[in-house]
Amino acid sequence: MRFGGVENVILGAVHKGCSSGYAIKQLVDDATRFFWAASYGQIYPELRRLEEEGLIVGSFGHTGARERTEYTLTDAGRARLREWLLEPSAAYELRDEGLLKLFFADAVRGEEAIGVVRNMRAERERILERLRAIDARGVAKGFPALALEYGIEQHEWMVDWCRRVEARLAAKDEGVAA
Amino acid sequence: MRFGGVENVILGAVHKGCSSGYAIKQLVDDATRFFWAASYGQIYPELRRLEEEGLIVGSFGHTGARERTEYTLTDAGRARLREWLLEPSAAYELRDEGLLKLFFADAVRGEEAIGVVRNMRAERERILERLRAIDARGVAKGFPALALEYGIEQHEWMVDWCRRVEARLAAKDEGVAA
DNA sequence: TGGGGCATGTAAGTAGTTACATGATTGT
DNA sequence: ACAATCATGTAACTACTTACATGCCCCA
Repeated sequence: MRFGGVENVILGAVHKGCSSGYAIKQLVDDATRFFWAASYGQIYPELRRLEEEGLIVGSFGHTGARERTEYTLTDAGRARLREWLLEPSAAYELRDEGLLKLFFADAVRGEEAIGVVRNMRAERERILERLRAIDARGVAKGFPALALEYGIEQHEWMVDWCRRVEARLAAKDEGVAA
Repeated sequence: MRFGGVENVILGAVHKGCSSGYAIKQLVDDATRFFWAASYGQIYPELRRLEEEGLIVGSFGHTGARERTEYTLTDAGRARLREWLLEPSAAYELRDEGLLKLFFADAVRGEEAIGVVRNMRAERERILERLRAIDARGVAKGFPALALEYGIEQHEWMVDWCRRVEARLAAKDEGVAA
């Protein structure tokens, strides 16, 4: 089943001006990794595949005397990107160890369950900090305002949810103890 | 790099009373798939691995005359589950095509960008409905209240966020048109 | 003169999905 | 008698990560 995972990341990144595999990887690590990761092992082979398909073209360039391949979108590539952007999305996959633990948290005692939520909050707070740091150093790195805003506000919501639940569980625990 | 993905799902599921691979897969499809998926191709081999490791034991059982293997946790298995639940989590991975599109949405015109957000909202609403359906038919299926509550409230937040952004983009569009 | 960044790549491995095969059982 | 569900599994494949190899460039 062809899923086209990296394809769209690369098309989008090249559109944004990332001309080398290295530059694409940087954009991924700085930004898209929060909702779509990619490694060199995917990027370089996929760049060649996309060139074969005629969606991008590479030309020889250089930084000083150091060689690099400079990719740009072809008309077909731009059309493909546009088409993909306008069609409804299907892929939404989450792998969240914190939630998985919350799901199984009835296997530990009440006070310990609070710890599960607290740990979950701590993770979210770490991610939130990283997102805010990106925000602080500006949109310079190519992180569009909307996607970043979404990330920050969602993590704020998550932290808040955890806090509320912690309070509820603590109240319940006291009730039991009393 | 050993990551132990399925291990914890299985340990938790068996603790919850899922005794067969089939029952585990049902719990996964009904519930954990929203934050941690698993397929038969992982579950059955992993069950044998966990038995070898002494974390679960299987015995021959039957439903009528139909054979099945009934797994239960060993003390070591219970200890491992507990240990995992109490330690801080690391894994948080998201693959969200909607957000990826939002990130690259400046490649299309303003009104079209609203469509990107609208599509994103539609997906969230679909998921939200499925979560609410689980809620309606009760916690019977083994979905603990907290994890389900989290899923529902988070998706409500997401839908709301999309709505707010749609309004903002629409206002901006009008401003440009005027 | 050496460390960090730029730049391109691949081999080996892990993780995970899909699609199929098999067959009994239960309820209608 | 038929469909749906229970139940167990695997082969082939796709996707993805990690770790490594290579070497130049720039700046302090």
